[in-house]
Amino acid sequence: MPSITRTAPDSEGNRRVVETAVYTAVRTLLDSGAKYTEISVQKILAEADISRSTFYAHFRDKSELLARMGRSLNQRFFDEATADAATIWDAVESPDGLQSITELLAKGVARHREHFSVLAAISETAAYDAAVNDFYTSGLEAFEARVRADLEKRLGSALTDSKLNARISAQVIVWGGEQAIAHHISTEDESQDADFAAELAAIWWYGAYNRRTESS
Amino acid sequence: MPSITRTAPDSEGNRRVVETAVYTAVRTLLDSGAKYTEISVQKILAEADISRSTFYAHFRDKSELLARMGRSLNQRFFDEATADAATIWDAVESPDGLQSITELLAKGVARHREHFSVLAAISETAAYDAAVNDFYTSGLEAFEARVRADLEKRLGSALTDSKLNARISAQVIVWGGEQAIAHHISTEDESQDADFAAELAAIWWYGAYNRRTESS
DNA sequence: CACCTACCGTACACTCTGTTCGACATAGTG
DNA sequence: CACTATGTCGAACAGAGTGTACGGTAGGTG
Repeated sequence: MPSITRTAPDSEGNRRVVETAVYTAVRTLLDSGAKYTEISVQKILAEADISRSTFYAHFRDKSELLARMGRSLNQRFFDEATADAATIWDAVESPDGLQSITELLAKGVARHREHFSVLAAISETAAYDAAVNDFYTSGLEAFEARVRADLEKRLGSALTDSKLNARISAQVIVWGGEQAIAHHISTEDESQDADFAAELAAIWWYGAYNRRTESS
Repeated sequence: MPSITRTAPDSEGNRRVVETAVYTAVRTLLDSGAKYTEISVQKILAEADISRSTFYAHFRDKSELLARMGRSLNQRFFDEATADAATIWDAVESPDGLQSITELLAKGVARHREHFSVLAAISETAAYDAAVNDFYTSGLEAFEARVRADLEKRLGSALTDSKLNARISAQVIVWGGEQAIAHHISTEDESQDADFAAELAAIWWYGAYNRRTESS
């Protein structure tokens, strides 16, 4: 038999054992203050206490590892977040959507803070790695579509400035908001979260969702 | 004489020759689509056609190179931008500051687009490199201070929602705005710049500078 | 017991980094 | 013109990290 680079583990169960060990190892390293870029595969191996060959049997490289980590995180974070969005966000057409958005952002910030080290690693790596960027981008694009749809609804009902450009506004809100949240968490204390959520919500609300121009 | 690691060039003139060669080499490589992280020192040497030892006589490493490149760019970009800000921004207390901000952003976006590859490299590298991050951060913090001061002025004159938190708003505006601009440029055509500037300006204006709450 | 699955450990080829140092080219000075 | 200082070149090297290859081994299963 020709030497086929060694097969990857196939049995559902055993797969999880190694991979979660790697995930927690990376989390530990990230939480200890290292940037993902600086963390070598060697350090991950040492921390997870597995061998080099085992690692490469499971992950193609460090990028795929991070992307997979992100995906596994999203299944109980992003999905959870979109669940919130579905319930709360719908109140967006109600008169005080501002409070809805504030609550939504407060939850979002809390979750973001909880997993901050991993999310920061993803955003950091997405800047130069195509695989991670694809993953990162697709997540935000989903939000963008949602925001845009809501803005268009409000435009249709004349609930905001008729000159508002829903597509561009949605981009500003989502991509700028993401960065604003990340920066807030990395520089401010948790005690500021409520104020931050309220302030960001107000900017979104009065700046786009419910924009009242001088003339109106 | 003991071998002191080889002195760095001292004469003003000759210094510039090598360094600008390196700068243009990096710019060429960035413009050709490569991410700064992926660009090895070797490639820079080849592109600039200088030797390894010469490079390290001028720059400590790739990070310092990028930070220096950024600084040299700022002397005729950031400074220029803050000059605009000084003249136009002051109109912020006038009734239609919205138009002032729109113009300011339009110029900012244009400049950002012109030097996009380098600015993207800086933001990309700042995410994991301390030296570049210091540089990147200090630039944005200057803007943040400016925005915050303006917001506080408007608060004092009761020109916006009395409940607005100037500190947090300034952070959202500057850090979120930076990301929004970067994302816009990397995904949208130049023809969209005017609409984008208007939309971002509107969000800033109605969301913070001139926020009108329901009750007022 | 024989077999298979999945991990271990070592070894290896390769790439990149940052340093060192002798050689050389050039320009200014006495 | 000879001397000297300056700055670049080129080659060599140690060290770190990456991804691959493959033989060996423990444990569960039929």
